[in-house]
Amino acid sequence: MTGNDPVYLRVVEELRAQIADGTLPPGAPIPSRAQLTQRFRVGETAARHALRVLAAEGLIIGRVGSGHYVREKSVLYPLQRGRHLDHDAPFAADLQAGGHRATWDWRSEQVRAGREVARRLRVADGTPVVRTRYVFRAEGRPMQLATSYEPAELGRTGPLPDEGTGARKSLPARMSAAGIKVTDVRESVHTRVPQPAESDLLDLPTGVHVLHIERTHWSGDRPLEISDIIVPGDRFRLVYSLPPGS
Amino acid sequence: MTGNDPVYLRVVEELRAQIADGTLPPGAPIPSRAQLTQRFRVGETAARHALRVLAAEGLIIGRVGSGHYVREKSVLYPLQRGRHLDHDAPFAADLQAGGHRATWDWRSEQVRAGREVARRLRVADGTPVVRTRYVFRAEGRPMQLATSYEPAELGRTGPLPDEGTGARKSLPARMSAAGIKVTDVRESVHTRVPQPAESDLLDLPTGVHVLHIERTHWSGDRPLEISDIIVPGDRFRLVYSLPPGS
DNA sequence: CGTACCGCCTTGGAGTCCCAACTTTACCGA
DNA sequence: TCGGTAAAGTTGGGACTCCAAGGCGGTACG
Repeated sequence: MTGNDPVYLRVVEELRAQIADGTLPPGAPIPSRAQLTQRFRVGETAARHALRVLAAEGLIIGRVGSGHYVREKSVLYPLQRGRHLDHDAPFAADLQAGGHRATWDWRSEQVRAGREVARRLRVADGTPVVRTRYVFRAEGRPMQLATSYEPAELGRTGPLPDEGTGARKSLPARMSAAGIKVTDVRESVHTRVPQPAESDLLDLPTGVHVLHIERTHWSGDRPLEISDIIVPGDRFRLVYSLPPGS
Repeated sequence: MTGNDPVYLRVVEELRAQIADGTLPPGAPIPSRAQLTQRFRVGETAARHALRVLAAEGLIIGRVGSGHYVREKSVLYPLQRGRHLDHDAPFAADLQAGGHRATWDWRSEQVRAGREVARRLRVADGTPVVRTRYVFRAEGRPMQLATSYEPAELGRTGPLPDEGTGARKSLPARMSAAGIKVTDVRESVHTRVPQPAESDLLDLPTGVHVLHIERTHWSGDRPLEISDIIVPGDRFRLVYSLPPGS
């Protein structure tokens, strides 16, 4: 079994074990490529490949010019679901509850719905929609991206958002002002590789996936708003409660 | 910006674009290493690196001896939360609802709680617990792993599970028989790189992350059972409903 | 007609070199 | 003591090369 494994796996397993048992504690430097080739008597390719695998697993991080280091195991911020979430700041409350100051900026503009957006909002292709993009920051780092779409028709029930003040009312508030009741909020969550733009904005190391939360605010069977919420998979966990049944 | 990028990125972006716009439809063969080196006039390293990146992103899959192919975009099975889930077959119902026949096998044994299990069950290290491991299959593929732990003390309120029949009663049923009421079920979800054993059992291609669902059945502030549910991140999405608020 | 086999191609593992960009450190001079 | 600089070490991109294992198609043989 472990006789004719690829050589680089030997290195990976050895280092992984040392990280697991604390021989290499968080922050500790990993032997360099040159050192690994000597100690394990393997070629540079194997040493390099081993480091790349461990980096992809999120166990170590490489710094150009300096070395590879054991990654501090990042705290997984809870993303509490199952209670109402502030429309304009989906996770700000969570972060602030954790003692962090969260800030965000956002920008709205009117665009025409593409295929996907039209399908999810159940409107025709090309229907005017208001798109709002949010970037959330906490601890000085970008933590979350969000993009929401609502039919421009509905957006008009309130004033178009004003970037300066951030004073736009939340969607449920605006809807209820217009006599529309939000009857359900549904979310669909999956994990995927970040798109280049997302890696950029969230400052993601390679190998980190994102949690993609697709949220829909419903009024009966009519979608009022859809949101795509993107968070780094290595910094957040979803937490929710299920009603116990028989 | 796009002037002095790494060479391999040019190849990655070109191929990614062709996959996105349908020039390379799902199942289509990707040019081989040799062909890429010629067409893009790059070295083999760059061609190889580009293919590895695309494979890690889950866009293509490599088959030894045959070639690289555009991956069929996998259906994301919904994992419905927010209603009661059958203890012994967490997701079987979901899969069957989708028209798939789900099967599973499981095995129970009594072990002593390690640090993590003890912490989560709020018992002392070394406390006897019943560990049950499940492997779920659907469409002939392993789809889900689950491991549950309950204090042996509680497990004794019902007969120890019998692998042959699968006739063990669900946890809530056994608990209510013992006069204990499940008051809450909480889950915490995060995404991470699969452990080697998980990759193996779930037959995961490299680059695919898993969704790790940690579930706790509570009776007041006393944990009755903890479960770790592992599903491939590229085949499932979590779906749930939030109660709309003000 | 069916099957076994051979040769070509492809992936993935591995080794060796080279180089640019960057960090860290040590040293030297003011 | 302090600041600047140079040297050494490290990552990440890249080019070549060799090889084993495995898929695939065509051919030849029974």
